[in-house]
Amino acid sequence: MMIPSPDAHASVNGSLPRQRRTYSIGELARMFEVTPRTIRFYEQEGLLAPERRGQTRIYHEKDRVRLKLTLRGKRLGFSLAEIREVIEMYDAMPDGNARQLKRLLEILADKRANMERQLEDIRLMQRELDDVESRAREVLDRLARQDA
Amino acid sequence: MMIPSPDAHASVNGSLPRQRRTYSIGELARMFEVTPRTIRFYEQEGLLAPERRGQTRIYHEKDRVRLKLTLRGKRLGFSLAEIREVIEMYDAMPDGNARQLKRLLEILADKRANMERQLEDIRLMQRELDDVESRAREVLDRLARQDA
DNA sequence: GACGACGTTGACGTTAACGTAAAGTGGTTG
DNA sequence: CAACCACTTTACGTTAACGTCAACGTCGTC
Repeated sequence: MMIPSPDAHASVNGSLPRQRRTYSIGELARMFEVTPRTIRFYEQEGLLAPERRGQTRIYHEKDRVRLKLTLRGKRLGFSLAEIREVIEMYDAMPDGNARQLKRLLEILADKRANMERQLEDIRLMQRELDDVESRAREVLDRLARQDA
Repeated sequence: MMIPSPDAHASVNGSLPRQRRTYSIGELARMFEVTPRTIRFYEQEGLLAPERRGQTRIYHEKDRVRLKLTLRGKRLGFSLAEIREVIEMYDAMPDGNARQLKRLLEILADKRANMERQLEDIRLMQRELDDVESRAREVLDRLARQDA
């Protein structure tokens, strides 16, 4: 029998359990509850660019953060293409020309507007849920009293 | 020439412009900026069930509200199947049995949790946007001063 | 009575975001 | 060394949510 150990391919720095620097694809997949396939797909789509040690991919903090942001973006309904656009512009920022930067600001304003609408949608949806729930509880109460 | 008038198939109750009761598919489509195809698809998926006058569909307030809720749900990342599930349960509520109602409450709690996570995601995303934006503005400023 | 705008069904096409299967590599473990 | 993972690439399959096109009916209008 074996003590459940980290992946064979994971960085092995047993003396420094905090401050881990690298991750295997499987580790990352479990951390974010996605499949390795998904992570490779994101790379193929230009959202990640992990280091390579031979054949295998090595993910650093930067990659982990990117994946986190990507998944957050997805939960908010952004397409991978949109997310990539922002990432690319962000990376190109230091030496970006004015036109590129202004375009980036435009995109950001757009996303921001999207966020605002989503906030409103959520508020409205929460009211709907409240409403439906209270009605459901009413009916349940009636049923309970009928039984009694 | 013609004064832009409502659809030929729209309900014609010229003397009561407020309190309109019915809509054509085209009207609804324009109101919500979707195509008629989309609306027919939603019907096919069990999200709408408009009245029929002969061949053509007649939409009432109830249908309009459903469409509105459906689109809102979509913006929040729900699948049409999920939305339909809630709608069906809601319709079946008055004479629903206890098991069904409890299931409905479960689903609602689930949606609620989803909303909460989305709220958090939005907050985080907004901070990211703030961050990226301020960096972009910095770079732009530097460029401007260089030119001067 | 032809025309154009709007409506209908039916069928096939498309895109995004992965899933899945096959076939191979490389390290460790009993 | 054989078995067993975890990882790799390649390629084809799948699902949701419509788009698109054809072929047709039905108004109101010129």
